[in-house]
Formats: sequence, C-alpha cells, structure tokens
Amino acid sequence: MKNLAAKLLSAKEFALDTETASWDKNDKTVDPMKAELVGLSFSITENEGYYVPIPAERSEAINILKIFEQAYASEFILKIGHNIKYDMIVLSHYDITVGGPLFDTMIADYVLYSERPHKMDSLAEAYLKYKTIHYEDVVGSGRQQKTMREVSPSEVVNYAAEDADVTLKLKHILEKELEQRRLTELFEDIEMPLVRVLMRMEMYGARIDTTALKETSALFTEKMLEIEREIHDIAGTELNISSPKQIGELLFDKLKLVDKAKKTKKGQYVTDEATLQALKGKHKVVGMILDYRGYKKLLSTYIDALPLLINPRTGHIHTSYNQAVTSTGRLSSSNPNLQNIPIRDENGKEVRKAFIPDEGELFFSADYSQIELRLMAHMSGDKTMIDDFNSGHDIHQATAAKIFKCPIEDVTSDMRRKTKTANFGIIYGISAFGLAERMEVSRTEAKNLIDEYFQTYPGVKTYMEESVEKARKLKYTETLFGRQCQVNGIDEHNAVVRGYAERNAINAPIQGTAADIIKIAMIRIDKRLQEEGLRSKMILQVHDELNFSVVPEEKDIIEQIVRTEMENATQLSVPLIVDCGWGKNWLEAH
DNA sequence: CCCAGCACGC
DNA sequence: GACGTACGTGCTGGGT
Repeated sequence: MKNLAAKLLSAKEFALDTETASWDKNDKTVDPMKAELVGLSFSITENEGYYVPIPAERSEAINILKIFEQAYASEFILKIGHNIKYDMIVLSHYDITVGGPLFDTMIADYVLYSERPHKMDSLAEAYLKYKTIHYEDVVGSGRQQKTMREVSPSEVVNYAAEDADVTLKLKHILEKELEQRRLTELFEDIEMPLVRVLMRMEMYGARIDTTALKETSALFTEKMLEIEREIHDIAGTELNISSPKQIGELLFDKLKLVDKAKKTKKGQYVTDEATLQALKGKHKVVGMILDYRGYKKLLSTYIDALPLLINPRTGHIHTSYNQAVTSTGRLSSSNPNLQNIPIRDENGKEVRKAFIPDEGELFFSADYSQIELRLMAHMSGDKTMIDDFNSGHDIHQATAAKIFKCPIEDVTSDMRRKTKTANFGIIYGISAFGLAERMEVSRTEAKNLIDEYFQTYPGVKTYMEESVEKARKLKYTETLFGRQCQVNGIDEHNAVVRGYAERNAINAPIQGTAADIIKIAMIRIDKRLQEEGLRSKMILQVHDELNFSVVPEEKDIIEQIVRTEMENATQLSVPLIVDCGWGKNWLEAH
C-alpha cells in the first residue's frame, strides 16, 4: 500500500473511485452522507487498476486512509472521477480532503451531451466500445441484493479496479472532445470549481423546525380527514380521493357536472387543478376535492416527509444537487428536492417557515430580479427593452405603458398582470393561443397584445427568429458562456414536435445563461467565504436564488459579498439586480 | 415495477 | 379539427 501511495504521489493525475455500503439497510438510494467506505480504487496508467479494501472497524479504516491522505490532498495532482462529489463527501467522513484540480467524467459528458444520461457503463460502451462489469453483477439485484460490505473483496476487486481504469480512459477521450467543441473553459472554469461548492452546501445541509412541522401536521391531518368524511358523505361511497380516476367518475359519471368532459390520452377524465377550478361553482364537492388535495400534497411531500430525512449525525437535511441532469445547464435537487418548497399557497407557507438557520444565526436570502427577462434584453440587444431596464422602472409596468400606449402612472394592475404573463410567455416562446389561455382573454386580444409587444420590442422578435434559425442550422443552442444544448426535432414536418423544438431554441439559451451566471456567483461567493475565514454558510440554491445561514456578526459583510458577487458575476448591457432579505426563517427572508 | 396523473418550484 | 410556455422531482394509484 505504501508503494501504491508513493506511485500516486508522483503521478500528475490519477482516477479514483470508492466502493461504499449504506449503513441504513432501508436506504435504496446511495446517500454519501450515510455511506460507509468499503474500498478505494485507483488508476494511474491505462489498463492498470488498484483496489484497496477498507475494513469496517473505523480506526483501522482511518489508519489505512492515512497512507493515501497526501496523495488525495495534493494541490498539484489532477483527480479524476465519475461523479467525484460523491467520493469526496464519503472520503471527508474519514478525514480525507481531495485537493487539487478535478476532472469529473460524468460532468464532462454532460457538458458535451446535456440531453442524455451519463452513467459510466453507457459511456464506456459509447466511447470505449467496452462492456463494463455492472454494479448488479457484483451485489445482485432485487430481493437478494447484498451491500458491497457483504461481498468479499476478491469478488469486488475486478469491478472496482475496472471502474477506476475506465474513468481514466474516459477522461483521456473526453478532454480532447471538450477541446474540439470549445467547451474546456466552461468545464474547467465553471463546472469543476462548482463541484466543491456544491459539496460544501450538501454537507452542511439545512435546519428544519420539526416542532413546528409536527404541529402543522396534526392540524392539517385533522382538516384533511374532516374533508375526507364530508366527501365520502356526498359521494355516498368511501372512494379514494387521491385517485384521479375515481374523482373523475364521481364528477362526470355520477354527478354529471359537465356534458363533454375533457379526457386524457388514456381515456380517463381530466381532474387537474385548472379543470376543477372551472367547475367550482357547479358543486360544493369540487372545492372540497381541491382542498383535500392541497393538504394531502403538503403532508405527504413535505410536512410528514422532511422530518424523516434529518441526518442523525448532523441534525440537518441534506439534499443532493445534481450537476448533470437538466438539458439547459440548471442544477436539480433531489432526496429531498429542496428546489420546490411551497411559497405561494397560504398553507404551503408553513413548510417554508420551517426552514431555519443554525442556532443563534439568521436566514439570508438573495435572488436575481427578473434575470431571464434581463437576459432577453441583453441577448436580443433590443434598445427599448434595454432602456426600460436601465430606467429602473418596474419592467412589467414599463412594458404595459408601451403596449397599452398610456403614461406609466396610468398602468392598471390588470394591464400589468397581462403584461407580466406576456413577458413570461416571451421567454418560453409562447403562442397566441397559449397566451390567451394564460391571460384569460380572447384569442384576438392576445394576438393584438403580442403584435403590440413586438412593435414595442422589435429586437426581441428578431432575436427569437434568429434563435430558431441558428438552432436549425447548428442543431444546438448556445449560452453566453458557450454552453450548448442539443435541439431535437427542429426540422420535423409535424408542427407539434417542431413547435416544441422551436420554443426550446428560444428558451434554452436564456435559461442556460441564467444558470451559468448563478454558478459563477456561487463559486465566487464560496471562495470569499473560505478566504475571508467567514463562518456563515451558503446552504441552498433555487435557480435564481441563494440562501445562507449567517452568524450575526457577519450580517453586513455577507450581504455585501453576496450582492456584489451576484450582481457582478458578468457584465451585461442591463444591470443585474439582486433582492436581499433577512429573517428568522426562509419565508421571512424571501 | 413502471407509467400516468397530479402538483410543487423557477 | 387538433394543438399549442421552458426546466425539474415526488407522491399516489393502478395496471402489469
């Protein structure tokens, strides 16, 4: 082992992998925050792989890891991994820091082909024409699946060493392809530095007020059961209100609330929120169903679920930020998803209220104001829209004044609401019909509004057309920072498929550029927190928003750092504005 | 075990 | 006449 450690230390790069077992037998998904190390693998030269079994006994494990500590920590050696954030988090629990530059093959493939999955097995087949030993080949599958700990090292070694070797081989191919596609800068300057930022955010986690959630749970459960009883009375049967099928049959077969009810592809009645809202006046049960669903959703997805996810070691909830999922460049969050915590609905606000800072600290929230619309102004170069943003007026109000041809102070709230919907629609590449639906106006009025919109901002119209044209030519879109997103179906004769592709061609560069910008801001904020020895923590990212747990003494400096780094992440022809808020929980701060 | 339907966020 | 806003994740029911 000492020989191997010495070899690693004298290498300029090596691939690493870890084999782990969950210490929670009920865990299906492998959670690095709850993983026990079973073995280490390395590859320094292609076709050579090493596997070091790690004993279950912790002090013995730590002794072995000490041998490799220097190699892992080296600031000079490039560390190559497939989803390396996972390995870095696991290793950190054994006092190992992975230092130096990183090359993540999963993220490299994501930067090259964001729309496809990036599992190592499929990359090995695609790039190396090589069929790897699969995870299930080692531990089995289904009922009799074992943990990696339960499989003897002699049965793990080939699989584990192969993974490190394959990772190394993939790196050598991927780095060339990144270079050819001019994606190296995006990869090295944004995606790789972001890995450590996300690692710190995940490991720190978020604190939850479980007492408050328990009280809310009792209250909402009681209300939900009461509604359930009433609905059963009305229906005359104990139907399952959570079953859209049974609800559809109640509303449209039994109660016949409407003659020609809309049906899904599968021939089932549509009973979604929009449909039920329209039927609310027809029968009191409709509103009750909506209320039941509201409580049920909050309880099952958030209120009763989140407390179970508190890590006993840290007392916090640890999401997993996935850096290689969305086609546009955004992050996603899972196990649990902390990017879809309720905010609009009154009852839902109770959930957001339960996200609290550490003991004695403050919750700080900073979000970009209108970042996507600002990017539309910048990227289209439309003079009027740029001026409207630079004037500092409320953008929806300023747009409304021009569309409705009235002084800005005469813009009514209804005019502003319609314009706001139009502005959203523009970013998503909406049609007149879709806009009419959203604004709840006639198609003619929607068409007029769009016409006025494009007369007001002719550069936006041109930009949208050029975006589609460019995507048709290249088959991909590009953000300001060079991130590419493949567009499928842009040449399709089928208008539905083509329309989908065209809307994508309009939205992806905007959404993707916003994602690039907040990633840059996160890297810079994290760097300053580290370098300036601050104790406050960045804990959550929600696409255009960053959240922090802040020690009171650092209140001023944190707000200053976060605002500065977010607003100056890049220079545009319009200002980037950040709204900041403080509070004792997420709801108050936002 | 997988898909459809629904609902939460930006 | 049909179809018509981007990007995600999670829960539940229901069919296999």
